[in-house]
Amino acid sequence: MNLKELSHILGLSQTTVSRALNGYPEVSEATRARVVAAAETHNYRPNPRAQGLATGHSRCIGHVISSKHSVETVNPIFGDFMAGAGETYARHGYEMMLTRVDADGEADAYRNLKARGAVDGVVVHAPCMDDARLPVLHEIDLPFVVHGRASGTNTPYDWLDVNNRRAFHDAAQYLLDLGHSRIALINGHEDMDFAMRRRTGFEDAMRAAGIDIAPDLMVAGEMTEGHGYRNAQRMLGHHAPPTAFLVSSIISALGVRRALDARGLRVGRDVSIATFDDCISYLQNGADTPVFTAARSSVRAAGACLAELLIDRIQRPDAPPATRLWEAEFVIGASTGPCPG
Amino acid sequence: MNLKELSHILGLSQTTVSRALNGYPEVSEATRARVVAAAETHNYRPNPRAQGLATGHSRCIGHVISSKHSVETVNPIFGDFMAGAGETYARHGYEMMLTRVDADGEADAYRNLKARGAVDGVVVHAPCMDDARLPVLHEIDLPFVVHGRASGTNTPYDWLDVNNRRAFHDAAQYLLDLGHSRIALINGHEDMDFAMRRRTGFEDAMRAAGIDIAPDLMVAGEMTEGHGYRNAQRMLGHHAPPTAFLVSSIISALGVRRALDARGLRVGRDVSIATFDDCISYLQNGADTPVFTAARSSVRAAGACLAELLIDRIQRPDAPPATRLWEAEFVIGASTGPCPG
DNA sequence: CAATTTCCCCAAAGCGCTTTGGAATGGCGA
DNA sequence: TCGCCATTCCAAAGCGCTTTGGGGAAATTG
Repeated sequence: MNLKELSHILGLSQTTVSRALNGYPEVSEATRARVVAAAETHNYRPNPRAQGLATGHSRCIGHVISSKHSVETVNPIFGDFMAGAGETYARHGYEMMLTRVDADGEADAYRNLKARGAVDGVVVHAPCMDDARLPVLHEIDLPFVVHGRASGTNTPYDWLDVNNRRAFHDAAQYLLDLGHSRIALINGHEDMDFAMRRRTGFEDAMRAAGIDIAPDLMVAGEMTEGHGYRNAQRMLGHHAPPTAFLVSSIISALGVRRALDARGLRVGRDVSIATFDDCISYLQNGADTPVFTAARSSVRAAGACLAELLIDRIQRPDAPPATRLWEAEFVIGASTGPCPG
Repeated sequence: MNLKELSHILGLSQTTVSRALNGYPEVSEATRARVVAAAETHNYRPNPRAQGLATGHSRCIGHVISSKHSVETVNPIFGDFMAGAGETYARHGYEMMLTRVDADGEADAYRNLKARGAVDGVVVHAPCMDDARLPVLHEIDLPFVVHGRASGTNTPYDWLDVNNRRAFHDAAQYLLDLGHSRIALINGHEDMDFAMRRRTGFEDAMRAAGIDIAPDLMVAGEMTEGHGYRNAQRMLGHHAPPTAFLVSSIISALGVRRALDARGLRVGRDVSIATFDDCISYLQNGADTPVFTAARSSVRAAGACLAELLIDRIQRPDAPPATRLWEAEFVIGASTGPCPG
């Protein structure tokens, strides 16, 4: 069923039917009702490609997923982020389109999406410092929002970020207050902006407490379970092992816990763990009695909010830049305790 | 830059340029080369909507993600599946489009996609018994492939599945051979086909060994970490607690491990855990020395293969149905040991 | 040499929608 | 009765591509 057929059935022109369906004022309410009813009974759906051709936009949002750090590893927060964003998109009548590219292929992917008019806007994931993608997006004039921030970029843009510096500062402070001084940092790749900010927060707290951080108690890498396990194992083998871990992801925190178990160390008594918790749906950190002491912020909510920001941006390209800085919620769980000894 | 402009620059007709670019034989190799070069230098990309309008297909694959069992929970294997599928799509020049719908909205979503001609085919996730989606897809004649199988459906269709029955039979057998008899099953939602098959495999092995399964040692639910933890905790409180757990997901297995830790039980010595392992990228189960004894099968590879099957189906709608039954690889890790006592 | 055949190329008609620029129709006051 | 607005609708021109149905020139054949 297409417009032509429908308008023929109704004995109206395509113009009128189209206008009736799209809420234009040039058509009387009586005919509009008639048209809407007919569209319903005949199960008419406008063809999005034809619509897009005529209007020039696609009602589609792009997400470019790159395998920058590792071809194999998928970001564990990806699913929840998309779930949050997806609902917002759906509510506003947008689709979402995924593109997977190899490392460094992102800029090209954006140019491609733009040249083909495939999407109306994109979400930029995991920005790094002086992120090369933002200038490209500005240059080609493709609306975008950033999940996080990119230090070093001076042209303004829309973003939503968690106050990572403060979150890690406060978490470190909490551990310090418990008497810990040998605190290890297990971070994400530090070319990513948020990881850098977390490290800064950690270092600030340590410095303020007058504590030198042993360089080999700070590590960065892909935030997998294995990353947490291997590095915790290594650090625990030190002559002066850490008494507390500050971890950038609950996934890696699980690995740290495994390393403690393997050495017969009791979490929260012998060694403490604090972590960032993105509220990944299948790894709930107990709402009532949290397993991990954590700075938490829902990545799903972030997805939903960024989607909203992007749609705003698309609809009003000249609006002033929108930014959101969310504070993480600090929850005290069973994984931390006073420094033993 | 569009076709008209490009053909004007070249002094050729749109027809010829289009044909040159799409590899039709009616154009000489000399002009083809000239056209291709010009397209390259002028950064010409055909507009996919116009292309789709003209050809009638979208070069886009749909994935409908429903929140059937829980609005909040995202399937942890989702990211890896999409990564695998996405690469195949990209290689064949397809995009992927996600649609999130509420429970029971899937059939409507498919009708919608079809009516709008938004996608050329879809991947059906998590089929259940007598799955209502398959008849709908047949009826509206939208190409599809199924990740798993749907018992009770008699019309043939394309699918890829792991031999879940055998995987769980063999895993249970392995535990039985170690002397365990009180083995608990922590399964996924049993309205999903694969969960039913796993349960059957488990029950078959137990029955063959002449062992009655205590009903309260079998549980099904959303495969989160908390699901594993809560149920293991409960079961371990029994008067006759299980000495081994057979778990449907490595995520839930993590929860079971946490429950053991909480009770001071040593994994692999006091209590054994065997699990299904989808090879989730951020939760690698140690390639060399696996943490968990597991039946493993890469969900990422499954995504890649299903994408391939779907593209085949789209290109040759009348080809005989393609099916793939993969055997899981059984790996012995540190989480299992002889039954104590 | 004329008659085909082959090789390249083109004009124009869609694909299904939106939107511009009118054109009827009817109600109203003068 | 006529003229003038509003109101309501329509024909037709795109949007950027593919594809049908030729057509002219060069190459081949009898």
